[in-house]
Amino acid sequence: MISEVAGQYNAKEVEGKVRKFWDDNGIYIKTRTMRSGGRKFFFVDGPPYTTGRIHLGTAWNKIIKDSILRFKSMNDFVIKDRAGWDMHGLPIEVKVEEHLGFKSKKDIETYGVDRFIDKCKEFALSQKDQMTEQFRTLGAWLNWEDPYMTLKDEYLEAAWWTLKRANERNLLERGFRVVNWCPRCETAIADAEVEYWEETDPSIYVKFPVVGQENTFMMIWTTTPWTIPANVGVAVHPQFEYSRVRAWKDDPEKAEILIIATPLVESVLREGRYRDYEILDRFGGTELEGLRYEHPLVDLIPAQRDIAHKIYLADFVTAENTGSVHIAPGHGLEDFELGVAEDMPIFCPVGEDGRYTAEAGEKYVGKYVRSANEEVNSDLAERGLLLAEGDLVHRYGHCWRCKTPIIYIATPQWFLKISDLRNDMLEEIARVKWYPDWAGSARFRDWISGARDWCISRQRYWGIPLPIWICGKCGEMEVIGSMEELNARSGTVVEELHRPAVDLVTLKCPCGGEMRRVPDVFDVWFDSAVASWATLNYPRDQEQIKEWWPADFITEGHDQTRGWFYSQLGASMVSFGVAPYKSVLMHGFTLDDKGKKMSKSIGNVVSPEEVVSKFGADTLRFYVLSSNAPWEDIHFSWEEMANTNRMLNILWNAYRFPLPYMILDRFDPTRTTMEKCLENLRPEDRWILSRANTLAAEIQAGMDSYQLHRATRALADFVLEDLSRWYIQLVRPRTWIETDDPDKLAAYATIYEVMVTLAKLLAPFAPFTAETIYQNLVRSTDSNAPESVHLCDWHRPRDDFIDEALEKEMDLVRVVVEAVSNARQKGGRKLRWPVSDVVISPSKEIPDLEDLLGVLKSQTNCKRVTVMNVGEKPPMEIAINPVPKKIGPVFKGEAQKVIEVLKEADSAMVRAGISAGDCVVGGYAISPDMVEFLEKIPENLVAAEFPSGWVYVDVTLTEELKAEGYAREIIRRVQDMRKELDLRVEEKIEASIRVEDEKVLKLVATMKEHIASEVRAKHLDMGPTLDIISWLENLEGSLVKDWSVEDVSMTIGISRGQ
RNA sequence: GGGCCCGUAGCUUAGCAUGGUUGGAGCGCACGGCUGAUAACCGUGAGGUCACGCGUUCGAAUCGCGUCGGGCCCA
Repeated sequence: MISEVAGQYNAKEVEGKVRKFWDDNGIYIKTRTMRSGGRKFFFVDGPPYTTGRIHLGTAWNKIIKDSILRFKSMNDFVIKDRAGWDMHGLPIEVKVEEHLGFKSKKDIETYGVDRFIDKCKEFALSQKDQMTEQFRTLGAWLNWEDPYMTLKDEYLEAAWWTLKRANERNLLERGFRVVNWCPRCETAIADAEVEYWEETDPSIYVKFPVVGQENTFMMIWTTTPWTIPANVGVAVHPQFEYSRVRAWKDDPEKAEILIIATPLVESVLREGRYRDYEILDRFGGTELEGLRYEHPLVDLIPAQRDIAHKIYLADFVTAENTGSVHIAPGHGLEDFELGVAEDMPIFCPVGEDGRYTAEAGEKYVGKYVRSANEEVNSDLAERGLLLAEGDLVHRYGHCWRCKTPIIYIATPQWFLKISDLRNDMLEEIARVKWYPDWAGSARFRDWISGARDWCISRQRYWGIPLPIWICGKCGEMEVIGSMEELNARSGTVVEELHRPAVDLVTLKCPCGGEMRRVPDVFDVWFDSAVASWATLNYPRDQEQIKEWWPADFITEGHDQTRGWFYSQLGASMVSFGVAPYKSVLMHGFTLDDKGKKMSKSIGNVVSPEEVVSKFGADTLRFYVLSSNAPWEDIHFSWEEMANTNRMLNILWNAYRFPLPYMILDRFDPTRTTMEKCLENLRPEDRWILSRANTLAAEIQAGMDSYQLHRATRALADFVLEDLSRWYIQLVRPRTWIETDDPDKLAAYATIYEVMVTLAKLLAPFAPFTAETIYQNLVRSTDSNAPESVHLCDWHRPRDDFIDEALEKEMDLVRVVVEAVSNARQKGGRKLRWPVSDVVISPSKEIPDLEDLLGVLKSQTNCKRVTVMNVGEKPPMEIAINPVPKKIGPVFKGEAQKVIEVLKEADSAMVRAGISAGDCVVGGYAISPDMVEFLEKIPENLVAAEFPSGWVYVDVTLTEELKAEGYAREIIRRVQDMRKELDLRVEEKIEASIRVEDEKVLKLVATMKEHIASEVRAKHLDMGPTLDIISWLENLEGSLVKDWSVEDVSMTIGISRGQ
């Protein structure tokens, strides 16, 4: 049996019950197993990093995924949906270090790498568990029982296998490169891990003495004085013009000769506070090539003595500062590239801890570079080589985890030669379907076009160890692809593949030497890069990949363009030579209501838990899905969240409204089926059925193009506009019919059909609410029905129910009803009071309203509706408007009188006279130009416009209409009192009504039976005195109230029938 | 500094690829109405430099260029 539902929508209660129902009955597993014969849909979850707390963006991400997967499942797809967790890397190391109070890598070594790794693992696993709970609260259905985890041995093997493939394909390379380096974490960090913000740094102009030209200097500028000790060259632009300038301060005799880009001469000299100057000569940058200079601190840094310092040409030089760039190939990316191309020595006298090494000379050794800036500056100044010194605020990179300013140093690292694959990648992504299109065709394309080799090594602990072993004797290298291979090759058995266990494994080199693993671990981005095959347990499991790979669909935020979309593509190109996904939906970010990014420091962060506790998961889900196109950023708004909640509440009210009547009438949907009621459907029933099926088609279309906002907005519109605002209003009187009327049953069957359909359409988006409705309406009446709405098939639009013409007609009815309501308001006639006539006067062709005249009449509360032909109007009154300008000159002094007379005259007669050419009014001969005739709407009519015409409402009250009006006023008040007494819908009452006004009493008396039946009164008495009520006063369960109805006072008394 | 995206009422937004009669909604506000969905529901009204500027065009929210603001990414 269907149960009655009391009270407003209570998300907490609904969701709690549903979650328990799902858990107790294993509904999720059933959805995934029941479709085993269906088409395959391989979804790869972009693994969130195990931070312990989800935020609104990750919530949105999983909600999108869940809605799509639920939809796909209902459409008979068998789905692969392992949830994923990204669990390695520096963020967790840093957290554990903080927890243990560590300051540097040495602390870790002292503590013990094995213990440290255990802590990291423990930490990651507990964070994962916490987050799983949070995602589950949202109703996100992924395979949480068996997620892929980047810290599992089988996962590590997927990464190992991939690297082995890279090596086989000659795409793995060891190289000395300049990398972003965190001197605290003592590791290379990826470009993506560099966070930029403003930092104040020194800004210095330095004079490099030119060899063999006395008192002549190359001018350079830098914000990193600490890199000067590593300087080996200067770059100038081949197309710029440079000047040799003779400049002096006080004494022209003590002038110096400086080489500066011509347009920058004045600004540089201003920096150096020179008083005057003369230009000696000008020349192109190419003429400077090869010019030699002396390192400014050569006396302090012995290693610099053996380096030949020269001028080089480079296109990256900009016309800023001095127009010449100081080149330290050990400390800059461009510097390094130029250095390699020009065969400069790659001099990097800075260690991994960010301190100068012995190569920097006795004075600097052991000093932390960023703190050495001042010392370098003063050393330059002492030698008279510091032209100017100041401060500059600019954006500088920092380690994303520990916030330490990064430095660039040249170190040996391992690289994947992605740049070799650039063109193949471009070809592959063109084959991928992108939503929106520009995510692939513009954004991702641009990114790949600039693809550089990928530095995959990190000098850390908590990560996938690089499976590279190198012979200490001959330098031979070997890449191991799996645990099994390692055991076989080494003759030992490793317990797990993490450090430090794997570090202890040595291999025998064919040369007889011992091979040891390189100490590095993988860049954590490499972990998730192999997710699409690691989630299938490849290479351990050789079967699944054949069945499923590549992924049918992935979706992540737009930051993943250069992140996971890219890393996966790169790894897949290396391994398989094709893209690992067929379609990608790029979604946006969740920003605050002003469009600013949510951040702890601004204090504008909204957490998913907060939203769920206020409004529930379904509201959050529906909100994030409907508020924007998925690829746009959400400007989070509490107001809109409340609005979405309101929509669900209205849906809830619409759902529960008919239940008491259905229960009362023992409505059984398995017996009174839709098909049996077809003949008794009213046009409005056919209309709502048509709308529901049109809606199903709209949602389908939205989902097919991943326009989740279109799907959900169509749903909300249907609920608010069609169902609540319209159909429920139309159907109400029918639920009040007492007998077993086929018309009532047709209404029940229709509501039932619509609500069940709606539950299915809602299931992917608001799964809890949909389930609740479904359980009550379907499962409680039909034990053969699928156990859960999520086990149902998607509702295919029924063509036999869709009637476009009828939908158009109803659209018209609704705008006409609106217009009538507008007219009533103008005419001061409220809806309870019937009107005799509504006239529709279209200004263009409109649909035939024949079918829906009944609806129109009931909703406008009128007795008769007349539809006129296009352009036709009800007869208008004609008003005369005298034209003084014409009357004056003819009648002079009598003009005023003529005007008066005309105003009083019968307009029809005047008009007849004018058209007959002989018009005399009050003795005055009136010519046609003296009067204008204006159309005037008759007093009894009120007009209002609708988009294709006008409606005219006759608001004249007759005795019959008044009687009906008063009757409705009384009925409404009695109903109000029934409610106050908390009577059940079907309970009978005794009622007495005292109406003092004799005239009104007479009118109302004519409606006595009607009133009695509407309020379910066994007896109804009416009269002018209080006697009629008094017997009720002391009766138990009675209520007596005074009312004023349109200024007529009444007393109404009711009591429970005996 | 570069690439991509976004900027429409107080708030959230439709319309923009195929330019064309007064730019639609919802929330909020004011007024009114309905009511056995009742702490719900409906109507009317006020509220818009379509971020700004220039251009293309008979005509621009819509197309182009530039500026400003926001987001992601890069330097």
